[in-house]
Amino acid sequence: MARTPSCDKSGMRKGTWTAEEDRKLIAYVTRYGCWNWRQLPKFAGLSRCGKSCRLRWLNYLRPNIKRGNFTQQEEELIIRMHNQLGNRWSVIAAELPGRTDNEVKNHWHTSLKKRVHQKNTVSSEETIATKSPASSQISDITGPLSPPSSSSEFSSTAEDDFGFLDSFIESMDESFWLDDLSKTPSGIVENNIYDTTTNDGALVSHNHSCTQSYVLDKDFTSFLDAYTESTVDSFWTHPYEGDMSHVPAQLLTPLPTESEYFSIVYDEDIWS
DNA sequence: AACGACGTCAACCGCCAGTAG
DNA sequence: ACTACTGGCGGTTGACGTCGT
Repeated sequence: MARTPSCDKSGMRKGTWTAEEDRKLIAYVTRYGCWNWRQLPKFAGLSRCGKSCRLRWLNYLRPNIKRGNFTQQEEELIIRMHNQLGNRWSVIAAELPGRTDNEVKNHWHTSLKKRVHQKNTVSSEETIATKSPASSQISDITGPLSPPSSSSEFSSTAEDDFGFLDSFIESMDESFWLDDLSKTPSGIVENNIYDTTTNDGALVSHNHSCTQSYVLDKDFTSFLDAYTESTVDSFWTHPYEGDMSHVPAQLLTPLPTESEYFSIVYDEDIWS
């Protein structure tokens, strides 16, 4: 399912993201935003390229990501919009709150494309058999697009206050990230099978063959949902432009070397 | 049980547009 | 006008799971 971790020529990690990498990325982006994806990995302590971090965040880690099977309504909308727009996955995904362009694209290629093709085939065969100008199946699914969703899926206030988030992060202990199944409310882990032998909380199997989720995803998502209701629109979707005065100067400029970076990031004193 | 074919989907790659200098 | 850089997008890959024989 996921790619085996490896490194490229420059030493950047490739392949599947680990729980530890996710933790670092979430912790950094929730605290400082994504002000520059290319520079971000250095400050977040990740041996990943910026593109990889951006993709991981946008497709799997950011708040309000909807997981699980597509509903019939979602599928109908995808088919209808694809008929009108073609492979404009980002535009289509924008009409489906919580779905990513990658997810929509995958679902189209693995499921919907065949279904539409079969419908069309049946339709054309019926047309030939009856010699009547039956409307195509495509026309059945072609209709006016739903109204565009709001420009941002996040509600907004003018407040740009990290206090709530900071206190939450500080209150987290290791169990938040590393909890094992035995401590997790059954509602959260429903349908999931975790490798409790490693005690790292990593989801190793799933009845929808969905990997790369963690036991406490829902907890964290709920928290972030609440957080985004009290912060600015641009926080999640645009380069961070807010007040950076609270960020230790060592983390802003000039860029530290890798070894310098690690000593900075894990020196808790600079945050006080 | 073993094996190959097929399905799924996370992640990578290359290209492009926008922007700053 | 040109170059370098960045984020965004769509196409594609490939590891792993499932199914059928």
